[in-house]
Amino acid sequence: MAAKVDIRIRIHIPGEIALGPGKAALLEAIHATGSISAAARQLEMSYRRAWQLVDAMNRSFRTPVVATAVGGARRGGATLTPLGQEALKHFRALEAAAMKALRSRLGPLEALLAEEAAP
Amino acid sequence: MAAKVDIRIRIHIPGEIALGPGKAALLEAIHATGSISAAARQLEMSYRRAWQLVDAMNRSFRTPVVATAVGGARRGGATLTPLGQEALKHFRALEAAAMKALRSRLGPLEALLAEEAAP
DNA sequence: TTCCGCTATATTTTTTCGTGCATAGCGGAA
DNA sequence: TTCCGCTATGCACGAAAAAATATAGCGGAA
Repeated sequence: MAAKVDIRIRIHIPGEIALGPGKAALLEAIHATGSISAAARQLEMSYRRAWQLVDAMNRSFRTPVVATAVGGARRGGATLTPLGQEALKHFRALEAAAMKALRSRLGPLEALLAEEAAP
Repeated sequence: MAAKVDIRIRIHIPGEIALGPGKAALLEAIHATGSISAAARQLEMSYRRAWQLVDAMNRSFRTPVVATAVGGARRGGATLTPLGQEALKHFRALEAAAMKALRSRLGPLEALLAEEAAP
């Protein structure tokens, strides 16, 4: 069946989206690459945008989720704080739980859908 | 606790989002008001946009979800087809199932969040 | 027979969002 | 001591999305 369910979970706090699919992906990329700029390149977004997202996340949690260090090779860079790793882990768990809850209930809706969008 | 989880479920078919939160709300408004334009006013969106969403939905399902009739008072208007009512019902059920799966697992993440976005 | 509310669609304007570019400082490596 | 990659931040431009505006026909009601 061609229909595909896409769940998007977002954690809101007043005035900001604390965590969502894009920010979670960014956290993973930072964890994998060790810097905001490398993560931005990996996700094909501007450094500016990646930095803004990190900034928003750091302001949304009790303590920062990403720790940064200025300076040259090996010194500068960014890493996930323990709290950042926790937040990411819980977020992914929420996504998985939601997906699991949906898979079995999807059939009836899928049966109503067209194979593709009509012209 | 100030943190609020916002789940967004979207049903995709190739080339289009068949059904999502916005479109579900529009279907409900059409059901309640009996016309696309009244539904648009209720949701504070332009008629154009509402019509486009209806058009996209009708092209995404096997048969239309909204039936329309041109013409003046009492003659013109829009109603949900039986398939449209079915689709809406199933979609709301999916949302409820996802929310139920999440509520109990939300605590750990909420504990990490700030009360509001820092300046 | 004039009017109103509705569907239906094209065209233009505005808004929104992100990228791109520029600047500035830091600190290890060559 | 020059260079490079990184953090950090401001600002102008452009593309894409949304809204506003315009047009056209339908059909019941006043």
